[in-house]
Amino acid sequence: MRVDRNSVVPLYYQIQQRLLERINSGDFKSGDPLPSEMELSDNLSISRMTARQALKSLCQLGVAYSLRGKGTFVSRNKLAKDSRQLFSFSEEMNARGAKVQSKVLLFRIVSPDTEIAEALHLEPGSSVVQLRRIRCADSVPFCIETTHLPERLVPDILKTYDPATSLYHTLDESFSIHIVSANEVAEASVASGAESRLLRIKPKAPVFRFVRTAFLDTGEPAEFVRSVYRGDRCKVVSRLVRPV
Amino acid sequence: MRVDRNSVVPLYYQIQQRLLERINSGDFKSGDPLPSEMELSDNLSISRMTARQALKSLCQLGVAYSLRGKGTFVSRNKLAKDSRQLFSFSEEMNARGAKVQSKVLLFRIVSPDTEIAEALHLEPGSSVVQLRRIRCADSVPFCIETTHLPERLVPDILKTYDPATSLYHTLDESFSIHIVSANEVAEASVASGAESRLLRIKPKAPVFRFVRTAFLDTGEPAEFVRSVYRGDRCKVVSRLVRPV
DNA sequence: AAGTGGTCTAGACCACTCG
DNA sequence: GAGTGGTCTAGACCACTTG
Repeated sequence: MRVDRNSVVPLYYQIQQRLLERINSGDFKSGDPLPSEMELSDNLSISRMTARQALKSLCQLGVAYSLRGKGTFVSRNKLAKDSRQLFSFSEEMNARGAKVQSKVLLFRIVSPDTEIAEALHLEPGSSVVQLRRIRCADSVPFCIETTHLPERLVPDILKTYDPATSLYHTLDESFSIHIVSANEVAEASVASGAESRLLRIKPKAPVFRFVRTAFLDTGEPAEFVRSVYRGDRCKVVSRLVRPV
Repeated sequence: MRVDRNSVVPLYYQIQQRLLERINSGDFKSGDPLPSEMELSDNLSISRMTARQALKSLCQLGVAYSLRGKGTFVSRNKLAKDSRQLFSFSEEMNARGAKVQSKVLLFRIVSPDTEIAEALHLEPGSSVVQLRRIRCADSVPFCIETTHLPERLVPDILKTYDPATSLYHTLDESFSIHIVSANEVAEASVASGAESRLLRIKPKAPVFRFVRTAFLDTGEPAEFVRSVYRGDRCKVVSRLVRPV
């Protein structure tokens, strides 16, 4: 391992990156000790504080942990990275290498119910575009997703959008609608008869019900989604931080 | 502001705590600049690196943020924006004004199963303290919670801790164990016969199953919890952020 | 006793912001 | 130009773990 002292990249960051590469390449495995502070500072001819900063930064990323008197070790949890981020179903499944198929059940303009109208801050009388799909990954049904968009944000979407493709991609590209955040509420429930048929599970099998409101960078609500996920195919992973 | 140089409490931690108190008391408000590194080091007669460590620790907690050339400021959102917050059951219910009661089912030292041993990075042969409780809010049972702590972190806890009280509070006060983050996986499921009796719900009623591993600021895992929450009394609220 | 990380010092140079 | 945080050095003492 070497560092470039003429680089504008900070030394501690170079070391962090080298160690990350070696962890990802399997050079260091889960539970393995990383080089100690002294080892790094001797081998790389840097001060101990700089070596220490590199190792601490790995701890803050959740990639490693330190034990006084023992050393610094590679974490066994690789999960740490996917602290909950906002992905669409297509994006999430593509990232896992699964092939996404969608069966469109509804794609139409409707009057919103009061929960939707409130969540999307709609004027009385406004309409929404409603899109209900069964989402499958590798031919296995995962969820029934019903999304609602204020009609004024997506004029003519019924004519221009192919509802079997990624909605978020189309919103980005065709409508310049860039969703940046969302609030989501999950409930534990059981499948109704109709849901169980669509998801090919038993009636009263466990499911998650999600209600999500998604926002633009202006804070304006732009999407309201209700979805039902099979409980046997889906887990909700969260990264929690302790408030002070 | 003063520091106690004879205390066993680290200087940077004393300063962090004093600043936290002043933030919570409204002495520093959202967006206000905190004392600069030089200001702290001059006023308290400490080195700049120690002052810096105190301020950085506040940034890591999400309470403050630093801007090069400008200063260190109190965060506008005290809530960590992109994550849910980590609360113990007692804290969460007290915050809602509910009265917490706990019925202790188990409080003992056991050998961990392999999932626990791996999650807590335990040496072979190490023991854990196991605490299983039914947690009630206003006399209504909410969940069955089984927590595991490495025995070496909490010596004599069986003698010193009243298991009907807040565990996190005791970890903080009696053992200087400061939990700062956690990974959590939630599943949708249905109650077993035994669970339904303890939670006073019907068998096969919907429940959440949580598995949580909690960490110290060193990245060291310190707690492993399995819990079952009534589906009719509990929702999981998340704030999601779209990656860039 | 040797090695580890945790804390602390007293300096240094840099890039950045602002008046 | 004065003040800020970002990085870095070369020491130091400590508590802890392991052989």
